[in-house]
Amino acid sequence: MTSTGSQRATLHDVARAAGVSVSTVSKVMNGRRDVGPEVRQRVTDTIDQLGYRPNAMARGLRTRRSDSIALISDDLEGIFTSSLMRGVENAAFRAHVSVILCNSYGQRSLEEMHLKRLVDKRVDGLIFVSGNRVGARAEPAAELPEDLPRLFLYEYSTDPAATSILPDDAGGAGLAVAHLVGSGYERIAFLNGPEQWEATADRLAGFRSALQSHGRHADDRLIAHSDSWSPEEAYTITSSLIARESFDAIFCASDELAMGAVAALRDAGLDVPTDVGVVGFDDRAFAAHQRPPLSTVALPLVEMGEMAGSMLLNAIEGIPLRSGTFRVPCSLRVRASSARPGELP
Amino acid sequence: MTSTGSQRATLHDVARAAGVSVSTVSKVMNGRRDVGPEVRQRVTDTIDQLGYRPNAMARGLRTRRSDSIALISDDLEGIFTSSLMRGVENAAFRAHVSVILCNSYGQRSLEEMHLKRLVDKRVDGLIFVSGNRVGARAEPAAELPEDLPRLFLYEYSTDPAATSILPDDAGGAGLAVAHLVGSGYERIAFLNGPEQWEATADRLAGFRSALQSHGRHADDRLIAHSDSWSPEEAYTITSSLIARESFDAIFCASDELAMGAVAALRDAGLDVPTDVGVVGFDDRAFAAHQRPPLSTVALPLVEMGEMAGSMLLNAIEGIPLRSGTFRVPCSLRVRASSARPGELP
DNA sequence: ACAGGTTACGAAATCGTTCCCGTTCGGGCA
DNA sequence: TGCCCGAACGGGAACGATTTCGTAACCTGT
Repeated sequence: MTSTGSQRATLHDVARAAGVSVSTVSKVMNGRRDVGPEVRQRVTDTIDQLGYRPNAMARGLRTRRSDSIALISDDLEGIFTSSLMRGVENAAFRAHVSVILCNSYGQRSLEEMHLKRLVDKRVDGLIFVSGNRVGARAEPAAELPEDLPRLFLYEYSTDPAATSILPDDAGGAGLAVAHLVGSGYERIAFLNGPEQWEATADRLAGFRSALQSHGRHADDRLIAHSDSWSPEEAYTITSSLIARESFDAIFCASDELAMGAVAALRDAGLDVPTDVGVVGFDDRAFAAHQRPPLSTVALPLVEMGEMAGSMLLNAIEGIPLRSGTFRVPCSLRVRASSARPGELP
Repeated sequence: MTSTGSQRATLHDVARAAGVSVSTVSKVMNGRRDVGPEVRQRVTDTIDQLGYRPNAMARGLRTRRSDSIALISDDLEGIFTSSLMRGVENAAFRAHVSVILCNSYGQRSLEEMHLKRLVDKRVDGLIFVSGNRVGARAEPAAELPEDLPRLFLYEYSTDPAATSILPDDAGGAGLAVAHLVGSGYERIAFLNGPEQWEATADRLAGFRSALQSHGRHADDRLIAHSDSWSPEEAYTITSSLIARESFDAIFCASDELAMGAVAALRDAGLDVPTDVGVVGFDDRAFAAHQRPPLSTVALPLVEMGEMAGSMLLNAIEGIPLRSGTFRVPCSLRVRASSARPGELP
């Protein structure tokens, strides 16, 4: 039952009502062994009789902890941001920590204002998330307390002392190659994305090494790259690739590129997946609704967020944050675009 | 310059360093008129000499305010959620208030746990956001302090005392109709969405009344509705509509439906926009990249979020929250799919 | 010179916890 | 019996701000 009074009950109120001291109630609340069973019972009874709930600000003032972390995003509306956020929120929720959301629009000045306020609020940790924005970043800002744990989520940092969490792009490309090889495709082309994205180099490397580990050599003539992520450019490039080379599968560094590639193949009279198998990357929402439904490498966004959250929370508990980049494995979503008929069991 | 000490400076430190009392420093920080110019100067000097920043928890303990609001979402990854969030964050940032993010997954129990913690944290207000989820909701939960301001963002509430913010769906439909009529289209069809969505009734009503206000009558045979938002179903329905009726424009209650409609028209040998003009709804990211680029009614998501934020913040400042539903006007994005050749100036 | 009114500043209570100690009490043990 | 020790509980000082109120000092007009 809730309290009858208009004001919320405090520790003092509970103490008086239970006929004990404030310290004792506090001990009960924090589960200390320092209090006898019958007193403990009486206190817990009056606690939920008065509907007592601790005041987090008073507690935080004393303990110098706010039980909250901040998520600072360059772009709240970025396509990957919300899933990353969900992961972080999950981890934080489990640990009874709340997440403060900040949008910096990629502007240093806004970020600094946010950081100032966050420090004032005594947040226990910081996560910087960009969601694969192009371009690295240096240390976020000065003025941050030395011991305030922080890490980078889907964001490349030049600082070797920083901790950052990234998808295993190379491994993801490997999954795609393994799948295509296993499905019986012989000559696999690769349509990569713009070079200024950090991920593209990794995906290319993963593509190459996976081919080699399957006993094939990567034919450079089958490797193309687009200067943008647009399906239109992918269409153009794929069309000329079709005219120039022969291949029976194409792995694209994004689902958008794959869309363009599929369109080009269709317009060239080639059937997907019978003539050419196609695998994309990212597992965007539309991938499943393409025709044919697009096989793709799914980014472990929620897992990355959860990992970031729990690593940060561990750091807050005292386990030091290991620096370096942590790669979270991607997974493969096999759909019709890479399902060669007759290859199914 | 920042402080040399390892610990952050407190009000007390500043007071001692400036040779004044704690109260005086506090007054300077809060811009009270109660302090003389030369003392004020000395205090401000030592403040930024020591790099003093107020402790938000101590302040909040005293003032009973946390300068933070909570955003409780049913679905963080919902297609509209991130833009709504951005709007809220904008408004909050301007007011020096931070936003706590909560994901309830639409589960009552999780929501209640969040609310408990938020009340403990003494958040100053609550925004419940669903992003056009189907189905209304009653009062969020008991146990919330009476005077804690709250409102519903893109969420329908059955409670007449509640405050909710919604897009002006009817008006948006009106914009589409006015545009199509103004572009010279004669017989305008309407492809509506599933009936259990609250918005669909409004969009239909807006469609009807707009037609009437342009001196046309809504032909019921030209009004169809799909049981899902899928382009596939839209394709089917549009195809049969083409076979059954004649029309030279079709307004669709979502961009996905419009995608299906465009595909059906094309497969029927009809050109968009020459033979049939198409206008969608929502202004999803892909709308601009369709061929032809899709005209659509844009939802005022960021504005809705900003409105929610500033209304809530006003409520926190004491201006009472007016109950009822507030409709934020949509806007029209005219693109090629509704540009009849020869109608341009 | 004196009543009355500003102005500028400080003392101290308060917000609601946590946590370090101190005290009391009862029992085990030589 | 005397001594020591652990268990159980309370006192009270922080934590770092805000805010009320008190009080000097100074002005102002007659």
